[in-house]
Amino acid sequence: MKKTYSIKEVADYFHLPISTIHYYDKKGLLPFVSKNEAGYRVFSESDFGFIKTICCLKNTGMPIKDIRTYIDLCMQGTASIQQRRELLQQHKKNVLKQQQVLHDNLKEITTKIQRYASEDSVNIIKGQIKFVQDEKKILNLEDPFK
Amino acid sequence: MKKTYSIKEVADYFHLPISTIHYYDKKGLLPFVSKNEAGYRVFSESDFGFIKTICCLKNTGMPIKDIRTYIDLCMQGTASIQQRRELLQQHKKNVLKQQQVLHDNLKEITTKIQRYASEDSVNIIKGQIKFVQDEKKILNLEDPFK
DNA sequence: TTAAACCCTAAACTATGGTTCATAGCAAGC
DNA sequence: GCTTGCTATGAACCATAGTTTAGGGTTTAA
Repeated sequence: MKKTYSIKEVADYFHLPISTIHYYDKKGLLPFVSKNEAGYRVFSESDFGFIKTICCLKNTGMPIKDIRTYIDLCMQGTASIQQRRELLQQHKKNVLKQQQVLHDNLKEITTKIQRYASEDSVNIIKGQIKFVQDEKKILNLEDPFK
Repeated sequence: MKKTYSIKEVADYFHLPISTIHYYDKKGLLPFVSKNEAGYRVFSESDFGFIKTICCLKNTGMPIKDIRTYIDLCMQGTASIQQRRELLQQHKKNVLKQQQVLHDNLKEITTKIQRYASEDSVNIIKGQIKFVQDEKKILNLEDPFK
């Protein structure tokens, strides 16, 4: 027997506050959700699929506006397949760029941590401070290390 | 001969608007930057190192407040090495989590793109739509595909 | 049958990370 | 000396993504 779900069940499942689901609905992200006679939202299994996609796009940094565009395309049926593909391909490029940025900057962070964790961290940092102080002195600028 | 740099030169170098540098300064991220008699900010080479770090933390999603904490620790000299390491180690965990999230969701996006790009995309999508429509019908809910 | 738990909307509010504007002081070239 | 361009500050403004509040219906279980 097919079941329906309340907003609370959906919220718990996706670890989203109910208020966020309200917000997404207001922003047009949930046009597929029905309401009962009392005006309560009624979610079906297939709605979970859509919402999972919404979370996927949100988790990869797509703005609400663009998610809405994608969902709107989905509701237009097969005619929008091409556009959906283009939208996701562009988004995939963005995600790959994000990965690159994270990767590159993670290296720097790791390097710094290693410096701080090294045996000789105090001397390394002292050296850095001295470098800054010498440079500032030569340029007649304030010593930022008081 | 050591050189100094104007805010515009720094902005161009880091691809940041001048207004953002003002904003960062106001938020306490640039305590190491001096000013000349006219009140103009004067940047030295070593300031570029600090700003590079700020960008690195910003690019990996660290909030301004936490970047400020880190910079403040840096200005305290060698006494704060332990705290700096802990702060960066925690941040590194966050970055790794972000990478995980991007990785997992990218897989889903790629799958969808492949579906849309497939020979048989129209039939696949038709099948999905039919599944939704059947389910909604059984549950006596509106058909979201008009 | 009534309290507790749940759901609704609209509107106001919040947080974050800036950007823009108004006003004005400095600097460089002609 | 004057215009153009760079810089400064403070305050107002903006976009994004929600969260909270107020006021009011609904459902359920004892």
